[in-house]
This record gives sequence, C-alpha cells and structure tokens, in this order.
Amino acid sequence: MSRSEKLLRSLKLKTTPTRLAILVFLQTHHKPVSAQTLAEKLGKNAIDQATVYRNLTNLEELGVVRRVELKSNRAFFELKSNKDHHHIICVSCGLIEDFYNCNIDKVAVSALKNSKRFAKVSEHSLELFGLCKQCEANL
Amino acid sequence: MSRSEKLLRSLKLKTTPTRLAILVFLQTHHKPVSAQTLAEKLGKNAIDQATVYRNLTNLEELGVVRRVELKSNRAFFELKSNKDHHHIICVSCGLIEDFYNCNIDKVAVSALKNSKRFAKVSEHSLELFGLCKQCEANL
DNA sequence: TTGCATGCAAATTTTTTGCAGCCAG
DNA sequence: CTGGCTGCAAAAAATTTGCATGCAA
Repeated sequence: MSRSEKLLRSLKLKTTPTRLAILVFLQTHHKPVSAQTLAEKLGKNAIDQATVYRNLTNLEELGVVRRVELKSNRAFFELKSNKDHHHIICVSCGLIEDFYNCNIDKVAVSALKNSKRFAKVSEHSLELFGLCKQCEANL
Repeated sequence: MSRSEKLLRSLKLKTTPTRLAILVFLQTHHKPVSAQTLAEKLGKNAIDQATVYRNLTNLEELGVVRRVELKSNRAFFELKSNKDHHHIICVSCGLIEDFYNCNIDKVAVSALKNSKRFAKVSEHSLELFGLCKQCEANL
C-alpha cells in the first residue's frame, strides 16, 4: 500500500483514483501547485476541476494540505510537511524554493505583547520575493 | 492642497475626484480593504469597480499601495507606509491589527545563505493568524 | 447496499478589458 | 486641445454548487 493510500486510510477518506492521483502529484512535486495545473497535468484523461477543488478543500480542512498565497490571483496548494517551511519566489521567472528557520515564535510573542486585543497566534504565512541568480544575471 | 492631492502630484497622476476618494479612504482606514468595499463605500454615487481596480493597480505599480493576501479569494489593498508592518488577523471575526518588528532581515539573510539559486530578497509577505481576546472568550 | 465521490454543466465571484465620451492640465 | 480617466458592459479567470450516476467499502 502506497504512502498516499495509507494517508487516505488514516483520514478515513475513500481511496479513489482521483484522490490518489492528487496526493501523489503533491508528494512528488515538492512545491506549491495551482488547482489548474493539477487539473491539467493529472493523467491524459484530465480530472475535473471541480473535483480537484473539492479534494483540495477537503484535504485542507483535514490539515493535510496548505493553501499558499504567492501573488497573482491564483491559489496554490502544497502538502503540509512536519517542518514549518516557507518559500522564496523569483519575481522574474517564478522559481520557487523552500526555506526553513523563519523564527516566527519570537515574532508572534512580540506581536502579542504589543497588542491589546489579540489573545493568541495559531498560524502564519510568510513568503520571500526576490531574484534568482540566473534572472539577476540577465538583467 | 490635501495630502492625497500632493501625493498624486508627485506621482504625476491627474487629480481626479475618484482617485482622490480612493486615496483618502485608504489613508483614513488604516487597514487592508477589498476592492469591493472600496467600490461600495465610496460616496453615495458609488465608483465603478473597474476604475477601482485600475487605480489600485496603478498605485501598486507606482509603489504607493500594497496588495495584501489575507486568506479568502479576495485581494486586499492598503497604503504602503514607511514602516514595514504586518497584520495579525482573527480567524474567527476578521479583526485586523498591525504589528511591527518582523525581523525579516535575519530570516532573509539566512534563507539566501542556504539557497544555491537565489541572489537576493527584495520583498516579503507575512501575516499572523490567530484569535482575538473576545473571540477566544466566546469559544 | 449505501453513501461518499465524480463528472458535467451552470452559477458565482473576482478581476480585467474594450470602447466611447469626459475632464484635468 | 488632448491624452489620461471614467463609466458601462462584456469578457476572462477562478472557484463553487446542483444533480444524476458511479464506485469503494
């Protein structure tokens, strides 16, 4: 039984080909993917976009998938990993890499200390935007 | 001459009532606003949404306005301030507060150090999500 | 068998674009 | 006067929903 299949079991979701394909794709591509890309790239007999959205939404609610905002009007999705990681994105070519060590705890504590109305921080989003070496060289 | 008017002058944009209204609104409400809200709330004779988007896009390109991602499919916009600030958002009621001290430089330097392909970081996005005291009390 | 999942189509929601007329400079 | 702005309407893009059928458990 594959890793994705086990995951579905543990989530008490049915192991359908579609769902499996989506999970495998996300596990293979270690970077955020748009719903559109998923709908297109999944096999020859493309999977319906509605199904893609439904599945992504489900998996997000179950805490398996994270919705990432990377500028543009599109939403991107990726598997949550145990490591709290973020992205560094090239504004010129769109290259995406992960990075770690965001040191958010200190920031969150300090933010709460300075706030009168907030009680706690449970999540955060953080993306860095810049230039990759190749794009910088071509400027 | 108002503050907004001066700003428009310095940007070499024409001082039209619409543009002025948008800027004044953003300067008054110190928090991110959706294009929809702007289009609705601006005076009795609402301003066309296309115009709102066009202006927001212009102002963003000119570096005056920042597009903020706050979950949901809508984009939010706010004036850029000289201070690099971020938001802490209540996931229950939507309350938004600003916070400062995000200490991004260290994070960026460390991310670049660990990356083989990236040359520099020029921007970043960071939002904290959590619960405000009131919502936590009502849980 | 039974209900969760899927495909298909259509509805929503959000943002962009074309075009003709208007107005600030 | 003139090019940049605007409103209106329509197009495009992104996401969600309804419904009948299909398939995993």
